[in-house]
Amino acid sequence: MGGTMDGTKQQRRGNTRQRIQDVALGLFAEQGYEKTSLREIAERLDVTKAALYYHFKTKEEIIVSLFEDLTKPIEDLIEWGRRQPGTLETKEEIIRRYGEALAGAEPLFRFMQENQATVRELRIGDTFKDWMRGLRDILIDPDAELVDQVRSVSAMFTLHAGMFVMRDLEGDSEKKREAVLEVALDMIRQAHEHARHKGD
Amino acid sequence: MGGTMDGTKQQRRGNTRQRIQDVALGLFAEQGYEKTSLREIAERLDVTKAALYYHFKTKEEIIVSLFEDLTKPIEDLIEWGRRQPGTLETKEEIIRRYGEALAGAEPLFRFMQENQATVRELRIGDTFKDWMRGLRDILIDPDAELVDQVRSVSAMFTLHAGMFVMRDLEGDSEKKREAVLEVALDMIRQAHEHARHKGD
Amino acid sequence: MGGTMDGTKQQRRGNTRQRIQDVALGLFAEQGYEKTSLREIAERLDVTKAALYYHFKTKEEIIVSLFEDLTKPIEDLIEWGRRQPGTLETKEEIIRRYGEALAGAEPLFRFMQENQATVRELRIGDTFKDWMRGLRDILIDPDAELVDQVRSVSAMFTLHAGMFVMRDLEGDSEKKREAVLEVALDMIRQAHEHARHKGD
Amino acid sequence: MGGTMDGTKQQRRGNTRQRIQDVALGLFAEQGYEKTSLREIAERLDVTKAALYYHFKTKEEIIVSLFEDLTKPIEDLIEWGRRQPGTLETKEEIIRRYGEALAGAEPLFRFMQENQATVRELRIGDTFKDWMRGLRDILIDPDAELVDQVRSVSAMFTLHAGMFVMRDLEGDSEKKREAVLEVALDMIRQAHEHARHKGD
DNA sequence: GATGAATGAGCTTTCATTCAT
DNA sequence: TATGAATGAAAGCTCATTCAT
Repeated sequence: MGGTMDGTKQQRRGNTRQRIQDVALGLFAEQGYEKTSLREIAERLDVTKAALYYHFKTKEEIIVSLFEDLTKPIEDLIEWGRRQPGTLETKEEIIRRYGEALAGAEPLFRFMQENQATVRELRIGDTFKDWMRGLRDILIDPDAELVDQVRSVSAMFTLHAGMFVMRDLEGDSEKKREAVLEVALDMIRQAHEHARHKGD
Repeated sequence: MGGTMDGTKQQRRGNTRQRIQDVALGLFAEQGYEKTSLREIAERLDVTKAALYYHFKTKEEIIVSLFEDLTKPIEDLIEWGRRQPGTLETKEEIIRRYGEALAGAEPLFRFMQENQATVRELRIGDTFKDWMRGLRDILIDPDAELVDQVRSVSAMFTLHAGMFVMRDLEGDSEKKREAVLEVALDMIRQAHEHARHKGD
Repeated sequence: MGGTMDGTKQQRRGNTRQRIQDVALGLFAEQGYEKTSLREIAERLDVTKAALYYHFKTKEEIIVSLFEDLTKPIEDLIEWGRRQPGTLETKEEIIRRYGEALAGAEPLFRFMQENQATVRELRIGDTFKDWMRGLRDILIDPDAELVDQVRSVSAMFTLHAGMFVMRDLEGDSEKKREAVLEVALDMIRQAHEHARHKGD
Repeated sequence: MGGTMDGTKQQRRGNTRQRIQDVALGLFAEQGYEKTSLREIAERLDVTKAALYYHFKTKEEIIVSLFEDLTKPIEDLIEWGRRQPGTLETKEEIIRRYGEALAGAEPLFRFMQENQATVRELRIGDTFKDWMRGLRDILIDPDAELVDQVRSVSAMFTLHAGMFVMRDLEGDSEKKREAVLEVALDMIRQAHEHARHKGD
């Protein structure tokens, strides 16, 4: 037994916390937050429920921790965006990087998308709203036509939609990603274009 | 008006089923399906839980019944759409009427949007997916460029997004509705336009 | 109207009551008393639960009424037996007629056999015990050897067992009945025989 | 005994599962399965209902576990019987040991006898039937007269009856047991004897 | 004779959480 | 680091019963 060749036991040490997060996120995304019980998570990890409580104070903390670990890119993005000038280039970059951020933590965002009612009641609910507002404020010219404001918001949502709905659109997954990005960029450009003319 | 203020008791008789649906939908939309207990619904109606079970066999049946009662317009729309030629006019009409249908049963659709994980597990989950596919098939030219397919789907989603997110965009609510519709129509037109040129 | 025989009205009256009894007994025997709900009975009759309450004051009353309607033969038998001399002929006749009585109301006795725990708590529980004791006292000579007392009781039980277990013994049903009776009679004869010798 | 008055609390640890089984069996046998609620069991043990669920997944599992723990002797007996020659000695031994097995787990068998309707619906229902058939097949000569087949089955039932009904036959309990066994053995001998003569 | 609507009590089961070890 | 044992609260649901109509 000693300790040679890593044996499952050895390797696990120290990353149980991570494993909990992984399994939990998988289940949350698949079945929803409320329908996923701690018993289920524990069983899948082959530990006891009590073990989860060693690593996380509450069930909510598990999802919050995932949130905190996985959403840094988005926070950074907003931070960055705020300091840039309101040019088209900035907006395009925001869209591009937001798309990447979404793709980089797909399960979490799928979870958030499909459990909005739950997320809203959670501690993270407000954070989420703050993002959306932050991004919106960067993308939107406050004195733009209403239609163009909608267009900007819709560009963001196109990226969201892209993650889920496009799944049952046939075609190469990478190409679809590009197409989605293309459409979103296009919308942001249209919105920007109009605003310029108006400003002339 | 006959009986003036009518006294709550009198009016209740005979429409309890409806009242249950109303209250339930309100709570489901507000807090989510799982977080809303039958006790809560019953309390708000000042009846016992058992009374709910006189009118509905299960909790799920309550939401299913709402679904069945409120989604006829959408089903009709798809039915109608299928029989029309794939012209731009058809597509525009679909978008317009879909927007109306969403607006006409806002709480239900908000519920569905925000409880997707739940809805998916419910009996109605598949119906919902079938819609989306039905609409998509009507709006999309199967041999259109991927980008334009995305554009069509995104037009639909713009309408969805319109219901919820725009809420914290400032401005007159009627005008916002129009703006959302405008954007959605615009997208569908662009998608259609490209397809035409390609066909030339 | 008056009272001529049968006018539809007349016939119906007391007919629903009967139908309830029939259906109830069928279900009680099949699934047990507790597992059979009034809803189920009502549904099978295509009436409402409330209708059952027009005919019977409680659920228990349904089973009690069946009991009262179907067990007269047994009560008569005991009554009769008590007044006879303790001869072998009397005992044989008791066994014979008891067998017939069981066969004549099979579902009820099957119900009682398979729901003893329930029956015991019901109002009829004691009546049932009283029978058994009544029959026993007729069949048993109080100063007989213990072994022969057992034999007598066992003769009775052979008849009971005959109703249920023999079901999966192959063979013509009528012949099986005869065989069971034969065995029971044989036992009672043996018991009686010994007692006689002892008495010599 | 070591710790004097032992304090209820101390002793409990580690054997809760057993205590649940004991109390449950007692109540099931006394009042029937359906009429015994988990609340009642829990209260009598001075634990919460949830504690029961820590030890057993469902109410049914409690009775099933009892069944599994207490019926090994019977299964062994059948196993053994199947491998013996169909001599009278074998049959006598079966009767003798079956009687012992019944006596060794009286409450369980009383429960099964008095809750047949319930047991039939439970997971264990079939097992029970299989026994009866197994024993029957060992005791019965397939080409024996019907009357003797009945006699064999009835011998088994005499043992069953012995457990319950004899209770209100007066006399020393040990002597009654012997008498019951005697009668059962006698029946099996008669059945065997006839078969032999027929075979001559 | 029967229904429609409702109730009160209770049931089995599940859940997040705690804590001594 | 974890487990074993347990809890308190609540959930969805069913049942026998009632009563005005």
